[in-house]
Amino acid sequence: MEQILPHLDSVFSIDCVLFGFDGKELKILLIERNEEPFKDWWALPGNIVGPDESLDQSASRILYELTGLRGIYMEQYYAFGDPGRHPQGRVITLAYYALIRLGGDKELRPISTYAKRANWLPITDLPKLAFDHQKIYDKGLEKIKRRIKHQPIAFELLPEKFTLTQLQHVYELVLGKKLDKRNFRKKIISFGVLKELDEKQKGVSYRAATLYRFDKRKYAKLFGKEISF
Amino acid sequence: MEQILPHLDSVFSIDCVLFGFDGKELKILLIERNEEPFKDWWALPGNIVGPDESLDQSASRILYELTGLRGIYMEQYYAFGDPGRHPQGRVITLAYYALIRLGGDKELRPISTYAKRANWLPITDLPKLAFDHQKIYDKGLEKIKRRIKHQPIAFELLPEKFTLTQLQHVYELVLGKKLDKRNFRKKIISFGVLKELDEKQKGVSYRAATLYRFDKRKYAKLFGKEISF
DNA sequence: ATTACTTAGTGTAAAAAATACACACTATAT
DNA sequence: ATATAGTGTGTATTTTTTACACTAAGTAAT
Repeated sequence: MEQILPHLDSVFSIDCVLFGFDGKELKILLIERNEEPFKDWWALPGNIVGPDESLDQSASRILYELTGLRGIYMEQYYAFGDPGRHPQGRVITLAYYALIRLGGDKELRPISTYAKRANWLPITDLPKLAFDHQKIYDKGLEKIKRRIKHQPIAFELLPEKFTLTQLQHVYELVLGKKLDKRNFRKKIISFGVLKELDEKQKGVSYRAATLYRFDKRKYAKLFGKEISF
Repeated sequence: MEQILPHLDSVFSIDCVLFGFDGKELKILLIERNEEPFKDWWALPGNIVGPDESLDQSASRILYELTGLRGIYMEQYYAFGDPGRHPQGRVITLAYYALIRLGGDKELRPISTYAKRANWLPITDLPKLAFDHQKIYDKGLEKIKRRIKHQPIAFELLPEKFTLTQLQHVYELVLGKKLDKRNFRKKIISFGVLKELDEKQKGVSYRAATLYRFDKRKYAKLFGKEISF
């Protein structure tokens, strides 16, 4: 976010790559700018860090203002601060990513004046982005690719109850490659962090799959033992 | 680094955890502060980011001012910005780590006024640190622990020519645990990024070990294929 | 020159993990 | 009843990881 430029020596902002999964595609939330520079371009949502906010709080606020969502998994991953990255002066920005399950309809609230609109766009077909936001996005994707191999973050993109096929789908989208079904199931179940439910998937026109839930307690017990994909 | 506090809304600084290896111990460079707050406390070296510097440049400059060294491997790893982290106002700091082979004598130059002196202290016996620098250090150590498993950063801590025992020693110090000699050698050699030299270690009062060198070309060819410890 | 000392350097067997691979089952829709 | 679409399962092979102990080589002291 780069709209406000008070005359300070440097400005410190946060930009967010919000990854969303709707059951089919991996998307990110972009806003269409209504102000110069880069008017009418798509950009990552962001904002200036407030004087009494922590960095994490600031990121959560930005997310909340755009989507109305709270309690979302977010993580800081890199600071971008090249002197030339903003045409109007020095802006250092700290990038966060967030992982969001789409499909509820509470997402996307009225948004602030510097943006015309906000949209979830599939990562397979992104427009040109303002500023150095392409670089910021690239690094964000790289980060979650790495992290999903070692930390149980895939579940953040899924509803509380999900099927193994859905889970595999998330891994495939993030990693950008197909996985073997049997081996995937064997491995993910061997981690021992999934609870199989007595419930089946509903509303499908074929054999319904068993639902699972991520078991935070079991995961906590592993105590640092890392998952490894 | 937290000494200068012009009256801006927020100050953006860089703090560095400089890891050094002298062949025996893993150490970090700390400075003893000569100014309030935290006068006489040990702190991580740092400084304010200049208006026309990139972040990486700024980190390199700080390193250079303290040690006279250039061309050192440094990497940004986390931003700390809690509103309360600095008693005199808002200071957001970006942490870098660096990996340095000690033992040359060019290290440690005359240092700036806010510090009485600078010293390499073993990480096994660190004093209390100023500000939230313990937290910054902890996170830095965690980062290099993780990174040394996947990237060839251990070589940055060693002279150009080194023995396998020395290399193993670095891994053991960073990871904080003993490794099996035969398995270590098997694995590290199987990566195919070491070049065995015709030269032997000198000046030891026992059988001299073969020297190796990290082969950047071979590593470049692996092209993303990751090492895995 | 013998001996004591210290670190270098090496192989194998067993266990565990990763991979490749194909078909029968079940629910729904027509 | 039949077609359809996705669910769910096992095994054999290869690769990787682990555990483990002795001989070789050089230096220093006598």
